[in-house]
Amino acid sequence: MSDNSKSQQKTAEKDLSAQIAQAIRDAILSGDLVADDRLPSEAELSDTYGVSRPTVREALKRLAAQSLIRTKRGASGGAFVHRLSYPEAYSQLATTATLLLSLNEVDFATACRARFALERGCAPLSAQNRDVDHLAAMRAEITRQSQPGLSDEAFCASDVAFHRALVDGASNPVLSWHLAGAVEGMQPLMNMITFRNRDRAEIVALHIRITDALEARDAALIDQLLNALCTVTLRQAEATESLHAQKNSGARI
Amino acid sequence: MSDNSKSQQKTAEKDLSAQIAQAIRDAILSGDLVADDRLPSEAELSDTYGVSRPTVREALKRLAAQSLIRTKRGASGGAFVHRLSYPEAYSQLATTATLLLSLNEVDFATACRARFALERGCAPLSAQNRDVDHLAAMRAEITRQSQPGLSDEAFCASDVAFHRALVDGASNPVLSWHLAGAVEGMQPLMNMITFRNRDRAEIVALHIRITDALEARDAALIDQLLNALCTVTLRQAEATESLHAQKNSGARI
DNA sequence: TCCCCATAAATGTCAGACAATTAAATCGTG
DNA sequence: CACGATTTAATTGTCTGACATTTATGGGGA
Repeated sequence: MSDNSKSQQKTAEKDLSAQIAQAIRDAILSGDLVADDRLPSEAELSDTYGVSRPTVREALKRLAAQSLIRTKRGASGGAFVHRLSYPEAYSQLATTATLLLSLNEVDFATACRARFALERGCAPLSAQNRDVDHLAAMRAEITRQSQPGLSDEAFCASDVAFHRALVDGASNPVLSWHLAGAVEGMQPLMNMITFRNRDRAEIVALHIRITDALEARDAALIDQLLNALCTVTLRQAEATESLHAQKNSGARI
Repeated sequence: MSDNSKSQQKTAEKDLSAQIAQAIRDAILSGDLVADDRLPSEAELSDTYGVSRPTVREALKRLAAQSLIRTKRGASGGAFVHRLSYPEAYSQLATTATLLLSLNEVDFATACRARFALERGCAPLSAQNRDVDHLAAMRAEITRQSQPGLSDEAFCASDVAFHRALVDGASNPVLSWHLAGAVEGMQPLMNMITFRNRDRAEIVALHIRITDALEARDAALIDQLLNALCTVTLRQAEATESLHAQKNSGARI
């Protein structure tokens, strides 16, 4: 099933631009090149590797797509090792997560359980480190969610913001990064769910209790409430799915 | 809109290849293009977007670097929307995580706490869904870790395999993906730690207790033991760090 | 002194050509 | 007619050379 694939044993079988990109990538990840270091110019690289400039450029574009480098035009310009910012890392993660879920037939339940499992892992740290600002942000989102006539999309966005504030309470940027990616990645799946008023009320009620539990720093209760929220969300998804199933019989290939 | 040559701050007038890559990326992520769909040939794309073939190629290389497409040469070849496999997604995540940690001065403690927080989130699901195979894999790694004379690197590798089996017990590939990336990303930081024999024994003892708790499906105990393991690891890192600090004061090559 | 402009260096873009690869069509032979 | 070998066409991979655009730098004149 998950053996070591033999597709990586020879480095000479791929494109030249892929090989060059890999060489530079290794240099960056191993620490030979550090942030803000300037790479040789395209002309120098093409000379070094014995390839033409377009080939070097393709390699550099590969690296740029992974946010490993950034380029600047003009004199004293060139390619520089890029210090990956959290927003960029978050965007990368979200893209990969979205792709993984949408192109791999990952069902909503699996993604949802994973997301809540990760979030429950944050709960103890969040209970310990949360600030009043996090509580305020969560309560603000609760107010927004309670407004009638809110579109499903806006409700989902506010829901994301609420949980994001909860996770940020852990004061661990690495944790926030993982969770943000997980949540963002399943957003396309999430947007297919319709929340009726009664369901929204149930969710908001849980949000209120979660916020109160966070204020009381009661990690166990938060864990329990997040579990309940997961169950509610799964039930919602199931209801929406059966609704779609009974309405149309074949809309996906 | 007549001449918008200077009012380009909103649309982010980047490189042509970046714009084209973004357009195709949006088409893929939005579902307009699904897995195994064939993109137009480079010649057709260059005609469609009104740019030259090298520019189109740079755009395609950007997408290939993100594993959104794969290319095949020859007749009936071309660029195809790629179905991202879990190993590839895991590799992408690991690259981003490594970059994020190494170039952003994320200290070991933060990364370590994040990793164990995520893993503790998996514990309940793992206790529920674990199979005998997972237990067997974990016990096999424990045996390996107990061998004397094991290098630090090999010990770390076995430790990773142990925790991977634990997480896989949740039977949730999305969860496994996140954890694998988190663990792999902090591997460079982890490899700087030296484990003395006494510390290894302590870790192995915890591993044994965790495995037993998993067999008994005692999620609460697993949670507690993982917490202890996190504490031990943090203490180890601190000890190693102070050792390095007292040994050399400047040079590090 | 300060502003303007020429210069140089670097990336961005284009055009055309050839090489390499691969599937499919064609052809020749039994 | 059947089947294998060969040719053909389509497509990506690579090279060469050129020009356009951007930007820091330095020099010259009011």
